[in-house]
Amino acid sequence: MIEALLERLNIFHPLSAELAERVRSVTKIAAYTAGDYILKEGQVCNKACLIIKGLARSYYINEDKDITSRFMDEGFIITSWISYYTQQPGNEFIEALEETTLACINYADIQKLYAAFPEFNIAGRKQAEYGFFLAEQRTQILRKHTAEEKYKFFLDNHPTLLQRVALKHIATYLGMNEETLSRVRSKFHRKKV
Amino acid sequence: MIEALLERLNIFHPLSAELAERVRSVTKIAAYTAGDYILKEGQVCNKACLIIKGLARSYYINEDKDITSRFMDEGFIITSWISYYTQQPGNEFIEALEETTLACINYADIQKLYAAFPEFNIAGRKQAEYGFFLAEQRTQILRKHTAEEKYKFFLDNHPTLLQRVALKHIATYLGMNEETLSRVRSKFHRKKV
DNA sequence: TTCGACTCTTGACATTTGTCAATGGGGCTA
DNA sequence: TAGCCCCATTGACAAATGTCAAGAGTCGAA
Repeated sequence: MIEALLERLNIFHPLSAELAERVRSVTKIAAYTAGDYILKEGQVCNKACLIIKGLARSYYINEDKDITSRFMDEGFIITSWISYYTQQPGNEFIEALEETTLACINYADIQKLYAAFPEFNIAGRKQAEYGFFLAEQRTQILRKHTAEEKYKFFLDNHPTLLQRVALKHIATYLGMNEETLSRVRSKFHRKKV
Repeated sequence: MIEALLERLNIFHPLSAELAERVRSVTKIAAYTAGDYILKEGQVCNKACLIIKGLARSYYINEDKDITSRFMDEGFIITSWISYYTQQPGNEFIEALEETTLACINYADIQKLYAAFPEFNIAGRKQAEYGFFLAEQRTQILRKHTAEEKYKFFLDNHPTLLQRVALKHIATYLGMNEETLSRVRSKFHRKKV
Protein backbone atom coordinates (compact mmCIF):
# COMPACT_ATOMS: atom_id res chain seq x y z
CA MET A 1 0.00 0.00 0.00
CA ILE A 2 2.66 2.45 1.06
CA GLU A 3 4.51 1.60 -2.13
CA ALA A 4 1.77 3.39 -4.10
CA LEU A 5 2.60 6.58 -2.26
CA LEU A 6 6.34 6.14 -2.82
CA GLU A 7 5.79 5.54 -6.53
CA ARG A 8 3.73 8.66 -6.74
CA LEU A 9 6.45 10.73 -5.04
CA ASN A 10 9.10 9.12 -7.23
CA ILE A 11 7.39 10.46 -10.32
CA PHE A 12 7.76 14.00 -9.00
CA HIS A 13 11.38 13.49 -8.02
CA PRO A 14 13.34 10.27 -7.39
CA LEU A 15 13.59 9.57 -3.67
CA SER A 16 16.86 8.58 -2.04
CA ALA A 17 16.76 5.30 -0.11
CA GLU A 18 17.04 7.20 3.13
CA LEU A 19 14.14 9.52 2.31
CA ALA A 20 12.00 6.62 1.11
CA GLU A 21 12.63 4.81 4.39
CA ARG A 22 11.69 7.91 6.38
CA VAL A 23 8.49 8.39 4.37
CA ARG A 24 7.62 4.76 4.92
CA SER A 25 8.06 5.13 8.67
CA VAL A 26 5.62 8.05 9.00
CA THR A 27 2.92 6.86 6.59
CA LYS A 28 -0.21 5.31 8.03
CA ILE A 29 -2.77 3.31 6.11
CA ALA A 30 -6.40 4.03 6.94
CA ALA A 31 -9.55 2.32 5.66
CA TYR A 32 -13.09 3.71 5.53
CA THR A 33 -16.44 2.37 4.41
CA ALA A 34 -19.08 4.37 2.57
CA GLY A 35 -20.52 7.05 4.82
CA ASP A 36 -17.52 7.30 7.16
CA TYR A 37 -16.08 10.71 7.94
CA ILE A 38 -12.45 11.30 7.05
CA LEU A 39 -12.61 14.86 8.40
CA LYS A 40 -15.28 16.78 10.28
CA GLU A 41 -16.20 20.44 10.40
CA GLY A 42 -14.38 22.27 13.19
CA GLN A 43 -11.36 19.98 13.09
CA VAL A 44 -7.93 21.05 11.94
CA CYS A 45 -6.93 19.15 8.80
CA ASN A 46 -3.62 17.86 10.12
CA LYS A 47 -2.78 15.25 7.54
CA ALA A 48 -2.50 14.75 3.79
CA CYS A 49 -3.71 11.45 2.35
CA LEU A 50 -3.23 9.74 -0.99
CA ILE A 51 -6.31 7.82 -2.13
CA ILE A 52 -5.12 4.32 -2.94
CA LYS A 53 -8.61 3.11 -3.73
CA GLY A 54 -12.08 4.56 -3.44
CA LEU A 55 -13.89 7.87 -3.67
CA ALA A 56 -14.51 10.75 -1.28
CA ARG A 57 -16.48 13.95 -1.24
CA SER A 58 -15.84 17.17 0.64
CA TYR A 59 -18.70 19.44 1.57
CA TYR A 60 -19.79 22.11 3.99
CA ILE A 61 -23.06 23.27 5.48
CA ASN A 62 -24.54 26.58 4.37
CA GLU A 63 -27.92 27.55 5.80
CA ASP A 64 -28.76 23.94 6.63
CA LYS A 65 -27.81 22.81 3.16
CA ASP A 66 -25.05 20.39 2.23
CA ILE A 67 -22.85 21.91 -0.50
CA THR A 68 -20.33 19.66 -2.24
CA SER A 69 -16.96 21.33 -2.80
CA ARG A 70 -14.88 18.53 -4.39
CA PHE A 71 -14.85 14.92 -5.45
CA MET A 72 -11.61 13.00 -4.94
CA ASP A 73 -10.77 9.58 -6.32
CA GLU A 74 -7.82 7.25 -6.88
CA GLY A 75 -4.46 9.02 -7.13
CA PHE A 76 -5.80 12.23 -5.66
CA ILE A 77 -4.30 13.74 -2.51
CA ILE A 78 -6.97 14.60 0.05
CA THR A 79 -6.68 17.69 2.17
CA SER A 80 -9.06 20.40 3.20
CA TRP A 81 -6.56 22.90 1.90
CA ILE A 82 -7.56 26.10 3.68
CA SER A 83 -7.54 24.32 7.02
CA TYR A 84 -4.36 22.38 6.20
CA TYR A 85 -2.53 25.49 5.00
CA THR A 86 -3.55 27.68 7.94
CA GLN A 87 -3.65 24.84 10.49
CA GLN A 88 -6.86 26.33 11.78
CA PRO A 89 -10.21 24.56 12.23
CA GLY A 90 -12.10 24.45 8.94
CA ASN A 91 -15.72 24.21 7.85
CA GLU A 92 -15.39 21.20 5.57
CA PHE A 93 -16.50 17.63 6.08
CA ILE A 94 -14.80 14.92 4.05
CA GLU A 95 -16.85 11.78 3.61
CA ALA A 96 -16.03 8.42 2.01
CA LEU A 97 -18.54 7.58 -0.71
CA GLU A 98 -17.22 4.07 -1.31
CA GLU A 99 -14.94 1.55 0.37
CA THR A 100 -11.83 3.76 0.57
CA THR A 101 -8.16 3.17 1.45
CA LEU A 102 -5.79 6.04 2.22
CA ALA A 103 -2.06 6.49 2.81
CA CYS A 104 -1.70 9.41 5.24
CA ILE A 105 1.13 11.53 6.62
CA ASN A 106 0.71 14.03 9.45
CA TYR A 107 1.22 17.73 8.84
CA ALA A 108 4.02 17.82 11.44
CA ASP A 109 5.82 14.87 9.85
CA ILE A 110 5.56 16.48 6.43
CA GLN A 111 7.15 19.67 7.77
CA LYS A 112 9.96 17.57 9.30
CA LEU A 113 10.52 15.87 5.95
CA TYR A 114 10.77 19.26 4.23
CA ALA A 115 13.32 20.43 6.77
CA ALA A 116 15.42 17.25 6.83
CA PHE A 117 15.37 16.50 3.09
CA PRO A 118 15.52 19.69 0.97
CA GLU A 119 14.85 17.67 -2.18
CA PHE A 120 11.50 16.61 -0.71
CA ASN A 121 10.44 20.20 -1.37
CA ILE A 122 10.56 19.41 -5.08
CA ALA A 123 7.78 16.85 -4.67
CA GLY A 124 5.96 19.21 -2.32
CA ARG A 125 6.21 22.07 -4.78
CA LYS A 126 4.94 19.97 -7.66
CA GLN A 127 2.05 18.66 -5.62
CA ALA A 128 1.07 22.18 -4.51
CA GLU A 129 1.36 23.42 -8.10
CA TYR A 130 -0.91 20.63 -9.27
CA GLY A 131 -3.41 21.33 -6.48
CA PHE A 132 -3.43 24.99 -7.49
CA PHE A 133 -4.06 23.95 -11.09
CA LEU A 134 -7.02 21.75 -10.10
CA ALA A 135 -8.45 24.52 -7.92
CA GLU A 136 -8.36 26.91 -10.86
CA GLN A 137 -10.10 24.32 -13.03
CA ARG A 138 -12.83 23.86 -10.45
CA THR A 139 -13.33 27.60 -10.38
CA GLN A 140 -14.04 27.63 -14.09
CA ILE A 141 -17.09 25.44 -13.63
CA LEU A 142 -18.62 27.89 -11.18
CA ARG A 143 -18.07 30.79 -13.55
CA LYS A 144 -20.23 29.23 -16.26
CA HIS A 145 -23.46 31.16 -16.57
CA THR A 146 -26.21 28.67 -17.18
CA ALA A 147 -27.01 25.39 -15.53
CA GLU A 148 -26.68 23.67 -18.90
CA GLU A 149 -23.15 24.97 -19.51
CA LYS A 150 -22.12 23.79 -16.06
CA TYR A 151 -23.52 20.33 -16.63
CA LYS A 152 -21.80 20.08 -20.01
CA PHE A 153 -18.49 21.16 -18.46
CA PHE A 154 -18.90 18.51 -15.77
CA LEU A 155 -19.56 15.81 -18.34
CA ASP A 156 -16.47 16.83 -20.30
CA ASN A 157 -14.16 17.00 -17.29
CA HIS A 158 -15.40 14.23 -15.04
CA PRO A 159 -16.96 11.65 -17.37
CA THR A 160 -16.55 8.74 -14.94
CA LEU A 161 -17.94 10.43 -11.84
CA LEU A 162 -21.49 10.53 -13.15
CA GLN A 163 -21.75 6.79 -12.59
CA ARG A 164 -20.28 6.83 -9.09
CA VAL A 165 -21.90 9.84 -7.43
CA ALA A 166 -25.47 10.74 -6.45
CA LEU A 167 -26.95 13.44 -8.68
CA LYS A 168 -27.89 15.62 -5.72
CA HIS A 169 -24.20 15.93 -4.85
CA ILE A 170 -23.27 16.80 -8.40
CA ALA A 171 -26.00 19.46 -8.33
CA THR A 172 -24.60 21.25 -5.29
CA TYR A 173 -21.08 20.87 -6.68
CA LEU A 174 -22.26 22.76 -9.75
CA GLY A 175 -23.96 25.43 -7.64
CA MET A 176 -27.56 24.51 -8.43
CA ASN A 177 -30.21 22.44 -6.75
CA GLU A 178 -31.26 18.90 -7.40
CA GLU A 179 -34.38 19.76 -9.35
CA THR A 180 -32.61 22.19 -11.66
CA LEU A 181 -29.98 19.57 -12.51
CA SER A 182 -32.70 17.05 -13.17
CA ARG A 183 -34.45 19.41 -15.58
CA VAL A 184 -31.21 20.29 -17.34
CA ARG A 185 -30.42 16.63 -17.81
CA SER A 186 -33.79 15.76 -19.29
CA LYS A 187 -33.63 18.74 -21.65
CA PHE A 188 -30.02 18.00 -22.54
CA HIS A 189 -30.50 14.33 -23.29
CA ARG A 190 -33.65 14.95 -25.30
CA LYS A 191 -31.61 17.28 -27.50
CA LYS A 192 -28.90 14.70 -28.11
CA VAL A 193 -31.39 12.02 -29.24
CA MET B 1 13.30 47.26 -7.48
CA ILE B 2 14.75 43.79 -7.74
CA GLU B 3 15.50 44.00 -4.03
CA ALA B 4 11.75 43.85 -3.34
CA LEU B 5 11.63 40.45 -5.03
CA LEU B 6 14.67 39.20 -3.11
CA GLU B 7 13.17 40.33 0.18
CA ARG B 8 9.99 38.51 -0.63
CA LEU B 9 11.86 35.29 -1.42
CA ASN B 10 13.96 35.70 1.72
CA ILE B 11 10.85 35.57 3.85
CA PHE B 12 10.02 32.16 2.46
CA HIS B 13 13.56 30.87 2.89
CA PRO B 14 16.84 32.79 3.30
CA LEU B 15 18.70 32.93 -0.01
CA SER B 16 22.39 32.17 -0.24
CA ALA B 17 24.52 34.96 -1.76
CA GLU B 18 25.04 32.84 -4.85
CA LEU B 19 21.34 32.17 -5.35
CA ALA B 20 20.48 35.82 -4.75
CA GLU B 21 22.99 36.83 -7.40
CA ARG B 22 21.54 34.34 -9.86
CA VAL B 23 17.98 35.54 -9.21
CA ARG B 24 19.15 39.11 -9.70
CA SER B 25 20.67 38.22 -13.05
CA VAL B 26 17.49 36.70 -14.51
CA THR B 27 14.96 39.21 -13.16
CA LYS B 28 13.64 41.87 -15.50
CA ILE B 29 11.77 44.99 -14.47
CA ALA B 30 8.79 45.90 -16.62
CA ALA B 31 6.53 48.96 -16.45
CA TYR B 32 2.98 49.36 -17.72
CA THR B 33 0.46 52.15 -17.78
CA ALA B 34 -3.26 51.76 -17.20
CA GLY B 35 -4.85 49.84 -20.05
CA ASP B 36 -1.68 48.01 -21.14
CA TYR B 37 -1.80 44.27 -21.64
CA ILE B 38 0.58 42.18 -19.53
CA LEU B 39 -0.69 38.98 -21.16
CA LYS B 40 -3.08 38.32 -24.02
CA GLU B 41 -5.44 35.48 -24.77
CA GLY B 42 -3.79 32.76 -26.86
CA GLN B 43 -0.34 33.44 -25.49
CA VAL B 44 1.56 31.05 -23.26
CA CYS B 45 2.12 32.59 -19.83
CA ASN B 46 5.88 32.10 -19.75
CA LYS B 47 6.82 34.27 -16.82
CA ALA B 48 5.94 34.95 -13.19
CA CYS B 49 5.94 38.57 -12.01
CA LEU B 50 5.91 40.17 -8.60
CA ILE B 51 3.86 43.38 -8.50
CA ILE B 52 6.15 46.02 -7.02
CA LYS B 53 3.58 48.74 -7.46
CA GLY B 54 0.19 49.01 -9.11
CA LEU B 55 -2.88 46.93 -9.83
CA ALA B 56 -3.83 44.42 -12.51
CA ARG B 57 -6.89 42.47 -13.52
CA SER B 58 -7.16 39.13 -15.30
CA TYR B 59 -10.19 38.33 -17.39
CA TYR B 60 -11.44 36.23 -20.27
CA ILE B 61 -14.10 36.53 -22.92
CA ASN B 62 -17.22 34.38 -22.69
CA GLU B 63 -19.89 34.91 -25.32
CA ASP B 64 -18.64 38.41 -26.11
CA LYS B 65 -18.59 39.31 -22.43
CA ASP B 66 -15.58 40.29 -20.38
CA ILE B 67 -15.47 38.22 -17.17
CA THR B 68 -12.98 39.24 -14.46
CA SER B 69 -11.20 36.28 -12.87
CA ARG B 70 -8.82 37.98 -10.39
CA PHE B 71 -7.52 41.28 -9.11
CA MET B 72 -3.83 41.47 -8.24
CA ASP B 73 -2.08 44.25 -6.36
CA GLU B 74 1.19 45.04 -4.58
CA GLY B 75 3.02 41.96 -3.28
CA PHE B 76 1.00 39.58 -5.41
CA ILE B 77 2.67 37.27 -7.90
CA ILE B 78 1.02 37.46 -11.32
CA THR B 79 0.60 34.39 -13.45
CA SER B 80 -2.20 32.96 -15.51
CA TRP B 81 -1.75 29.74 -13.60
CA ILE B 82 -3.39 27.20 -15.89
CA SER B 83 -1.37 28.46 -18.84
CA TYR B 84 1.80 28.80 -16.75
CA TYR B 85 1.45 25.33 -15.26
CA THR B 86 0.68 23.58 -18.53
CA GLN B 87 2.82 25.88 -20.70
CA GLN B 88 -0.03 25.90 -23.19
CA PRO B 89 -1.79 28.94 -24.65
CA GLY B 90 -4.45 30.21 -22.28
CA ASN B 91 -7.68 32.15 -22.55
CA GLU B 92 -6.87 34.89 -20.06
CA PHE B 93 -5.95 38.50 -20.63
CA ILE B 94 -4.06 40.33 -17.91
CA GLU B 95 -4.47 44.09 -17.99
CA ALA B 96 -2.83 46.84 -15.92
CA LEU B 97 -5.48 48.99 -14.22
CA GLU B 98 -3.01 51.57 -12.91
CA GLU B 99 0.61 52.59 -13.43
CA THR B 100 2.21 49.21 -12.68
CA THR B 101 5.78 48.00 -12.10
CA LEU B 102 6.67 44.30 -12.19
CA ALA B 103 9.72 42.16 -11.43
CA CYS B 104 9.55 39.18 -13.80
CA ILE B 105 11.38 35.88 -14.23
CA ASN B 106 10.91 33.59 -17.23
CA TYR B 107 9.44 30.14 -16.80
CA ALA B 108 12.60 28.55 -18.21
CA ASP B 109 14.83 30.50 -15.84
CA ILE B 110 12.66 29.51 -12.89
CA GLN B 111 13.02 25.85 -13.83
CA LYS B 112 16.78 26.27 -14.05
CA LEU B 113 16.81 27.84 -10.60
CA TYR B 114 14.84 24.90 -9.20
CA ALA B 115 17.30 22.47 -10.73
CA ALA B 116 20.48 24.31 -9.76
CA PHE B 117 19.43 25.36 -6.24
CA PRO B 118 17.33 22.67 -4.51
CA GLU B 119 16.57 25.05 -1.65
CA PHE B 120 14.86 27.36 -4.14
CA ASN B 121 12.13 24.73 -4.22
CA ILE B 122 11.26 25.72 -0.65
CA ALA B 123 10.31 29.21 -1.82
CA GLY B 124 8.58 27.74 -4.86
CA ARG B 125 6.61 25.32 -2.73
CA LYS B 126 5.50 28.01 -0.33
CA GLN B 127 4.47 30.31 -3.14
CA ALA B 128 2.47 27.53 -4.83
CA GLU B 129 0.86 26.62 -1.51
CA TYR B 130 -0.13 30.23 -0.99
CA GLY B 131 -1.50 30.50 -4.54
CA PHE B 132 -3.54 27.36 -3.94
CA PHE B 133 -4.87 28.89 -0.72
CA LEU B 134 -5.93 32.08 -2.51
CA ALA B 135 -7.58 30.10 -5.29
CA GLU B 136 -9.64 28.20 -2.74
CA GLN B 137 -10.65 31.47 -1.12
CA ARG B 138 -11.74 32.90 -4.46
CA THR B 139 -13.83 29.80 -5.05
CA GLN B 140 -15.76 30.44 -1.85
CA ILE B 141 -17.06 33.73 -3.18
CA LEU B 142 -18.56 32.03 -6.22
CA ARG B 143 -20.30 29.45 -4.06
CA LYS B 144 -22.28 32.06 -2.17
CA HIS B 145 -25.93 31.86 -3.18
CA THR B 146 -27.23 35.38 -3.39
CA ALA B 147 -25.80 38.49 -4.95
CA GLU B 148 -25.93 40.20 -1.57
CA GLU B 149 -23.86 37.49 0.16
CA LYS B 150 -21.27 37.74 -2.59
CA TYR B 151 -21.01 41.50 -2.28
CA LYS B 152 -20.69 41.26 1.50
CA PHE B 153 -17.94 38.65 1.15
CA PHE B 154 -16.11 40.92 -1.28
CA LEU B 155 -16.32 43.88 1.10
CA ASP B 156 -14.97 41.76 3.95
CA ASN B 157 -12.11 40.26 1.97
CA HIS B 158 -11.07 43.08 -0.36
CA PRO B 159 -11.99 46.29 1.46
CA THR B 160 -9.48 48.44 -0.40
CA LEU B 161 -10.26 47.28 -3.93
CA LEU B 162 -13.67 48.93 -4.00
CA GLN B 163 -11.98 52.31 -4.34
CA ARG B 164 -9.55 51.26 -7.05
CA VAL B 165 -11.64 49.16 -9.42
CA ALA B 166 -14.63 49.87 -11.71
CA LEU B 167 -17.85 48.37 -10.38
CA LYS B 168 -18.55 46.57 -13.63
CA HIS B 169 -15.38 44.53 -13.14
CA ILE B 170 -16.30 43.69 -9.57
CA ALA B 171 -19.69 42.57 -10.83
CA THR B 172 -18.29 40.05 -13.30
CA TYR B 173 -15.73 38.93 -10.70
CA LEU B 174 -18.65 38.08 -8.43
CA GLY B 175 -20.52 36.29 -11.22
CA MET B 176 -23.30 38.80 -11.70
CA ASN B 177 -23.94 41.67 -14.06
CA GLU B 178 -23.40 45.35 -13.55
CA GLU B 179 -27.04 46.20 -12.94
CA THR B 180 -27.52 43.49 -10.33
CA LEU B 181 -24.49 44.70 -8.38
CA SER B 182 -25.75 48.24 -8.56
CA ARG B 183 -29.12 47.21 -7.12
CA VAL B 184 -27.51 45.12 -4.39
CA ARG B 185 -25.35 48.05 -3.39
CA SER B 186 -28.20 50.51 -3.15
CA LYS B 187 -30.27 48.04 -1.11
CA PHE B 188 -27.29 47.15 1.08
CA HIS B 189 -26.25 50.70 1.86
CA ARG B 190 -29.83 51.80 2.54
CA LYS B 191 -30.00 49.05 5.15
CA LYS B 192 -26.83 50.16 6.88
CA VAL B 193 -28.01 53.80 7.23
C1' DT C 1 -16.79 75.75 -22.65
C1' DT C 2 -18.77 71.97 -25.24
C1' DC C 3 -18.83 67.55 -26.92
C1' DG C 4 -18.29 62.79 -26.46
C1' DA C 5 -17.07 58.71 -24.03
C1' DC C 6 -17.64 56.25 -20.08
C1' DT C 7 -19.58 54.79 -15.56
C1' DC C 8 -23.21 54.03 -12.65
C1' DT C 9 -28.04 53.90 -11.62
C1' DT C 10 -32.94 52.97 -12.33
C1' DG C 11 -37.24 51.12 -14.51
C1' DA C 12 -39.99 47.67 -17.00
C1' DC C 13 -40.14 43.29 -18.38
C1' DA C 14 -38.26 38.42 -19.69
C1' DT C 15 -35.88 34.43 -18.34
C1' DT C 16 -33.79 31.40 -15.27
C1' DT C 17 -33.55 29.16 -11.15
C1' DG C 18 -35.40 27.97 -6.54
C1' DT C 19 -39.14 26.20 -3.49
C1' DC C 20 -42.65 23.21 -2.18
C1' DA C 21 -45.27 19.24 -2.96
C1' DA C 22 -46.38 14.91 -5.04
C1' DT C 23 -45.16 10.66 -7.46
C1' DG C 24 -42.80 6.51 -9.01
C1' DG C 25 -38.94 3.34 -8.93
C1' DG C 26 -35.02 0.70 -6.92
C1' DG C 27 -32.94 -1.58 -3.34
C1' DC C 28 -32.63 -3.19 1.32
C1' DT C 29 -34.52 -5.53 5.39
C1' DA C 30 -37.74 -7.95 8.24
C1' DT D 1 -43.20 -10.55 -0.41
C1' DA D 2 -44.42 -6.30 1.95
C1' DG D 3 -42.91 -2.20 3.79
C1' DC D 4 -39.71 1.38 4.07
C1' DC D 5 -36.27 4.64 2.78
C1' DC D 6 -33.79 7.16 -0.43
C1' DC D 7 -33.22 9.00 -4.93
C1' DA D 8 -34.68 11.15 -9.07
C1' DT D 9 -38.25 13.33 -11.62
C1' DT D 10 -42.07 16.48 -12.61
C1' DG D 11 -45.51 20.27 -11.99
C1' DA D 12 -47.07 24.77 -10.30
C1' DC D 13 -45.73 28.76 -8.58
C1' DA D 14 -42.40 32.25 -6.32
C1' DA D 15 -38.18 34.69 -6.20
C1' DA D 16 -33.91 36.15 -8.03
C1' DT D 17 -31.29 37.65 -11.71
C1' DG D 18 -30.61 39.06 -16.56
C1' DT D 19 -31.80 42.05 -20.57
C1' DC D 20 -32.82 46.16 -22.79
C1' DA D 21 -33.38 50.94 -22.65
C1' DA D 22 -32.99 55.47 -20.81
C1' DG D 23 -30.85 59.09 -18.12
C1' DA D 24 -27.70 61.53 -14.80
C1' DG D 25 -23.04 62.51 -13.46
C1' DT D 26 -17.91 62.82 -14.27
C1' DC D 27 -13.84 63.46 -16.84
C1' DG D 28 -10.83 64.75 -20.42
C1' DA D 29 -9.91 66.40 -25.11
C1' DA D 30 -10.75 69.55 -28.70
